[in-house]
Amino acid sequence: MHYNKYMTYNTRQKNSITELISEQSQEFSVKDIYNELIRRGEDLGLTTIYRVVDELTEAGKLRKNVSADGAVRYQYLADCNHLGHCYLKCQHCGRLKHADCHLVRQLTDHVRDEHGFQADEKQIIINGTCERCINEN
Amino acid sequence: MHYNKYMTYNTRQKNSITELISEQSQEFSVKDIYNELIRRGEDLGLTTIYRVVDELTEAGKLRKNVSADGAVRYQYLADCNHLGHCYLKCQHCGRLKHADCHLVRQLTDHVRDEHGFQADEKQIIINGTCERCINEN
DNA sequence: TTGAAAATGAAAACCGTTTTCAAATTCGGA
DNA sequence: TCCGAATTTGAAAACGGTTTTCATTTTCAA
Repeated sequence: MHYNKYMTYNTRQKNSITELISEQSQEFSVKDIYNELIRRGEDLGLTTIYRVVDELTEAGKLRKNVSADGAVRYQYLADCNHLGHCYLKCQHCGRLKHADCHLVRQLTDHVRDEHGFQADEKQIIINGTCERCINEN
Repeated sequence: MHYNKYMTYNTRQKNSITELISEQSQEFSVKDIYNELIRRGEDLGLTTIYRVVDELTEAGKLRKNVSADGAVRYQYLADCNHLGHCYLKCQHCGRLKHADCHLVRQLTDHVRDEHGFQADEKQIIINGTCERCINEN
């Protein structure tokens, strides 16, 4: 993870926070990160985590998700700059899967031609239930 | 608009609120409704609007949207219970269009078969820019 | 008309997030 | 290595939207 202009100096706190975040494969809240770092014996403030998370979101490293009940959670993102991409968001466990397929491309073309709507391919979200949660229930 | 079990009595306030809401073709906030009703000379409290909006959301009459900056807005919804349906959400003006096409159905089938993901067709959201906003800019 | 149930709304509480600001830290250059 | 300007930190206060509280008012069936 590299720092942008707002991340000029390296500090113990930033290193701990960014390291923990880059290990996350599921959505997490600011409080989750805080609690885990405190549990590990780190000494830092909630405010610092808010700042680092904002900067990583700004830099495109995190996706910010606000659910219907107002809870704010973040997802650590790999780079997905190509076309034909969408997100599959599981409403049970909160996992965000990336999926690529030509059908997404077809759909966005169609929506542009027939509905006059220019889709942002980084913002296509299909909500539902993931394989794991289907099997567990 | 009809009331559910939490809407036992008819009142002046509920009638004003539900009438104004059912006229809305765009996203609105609780504050928007409050301001407009006060402007029209109605006498009621913010709290009451929060309660009516919650109940209408519960009843499926409203979609609640929380944007990345935390702002909560609602959209009055027509019934859309059939398959092959998705929402086109304009990130400029906030309008939510409904679109129906067989490609949505194809995509959800594919996602189920190939990615093991069961999509909720009432929750497919394609973010982007609508025709009107494209032409205005 | 009456009264039990429901609804109202002002004020207080709530809670996640942002701002403030004095103190501590970082790190390039002397 | 030391200095000092720029940056970062975090406790506390402020903030703002939403929910809760609770005394009062309203509704409507009997």
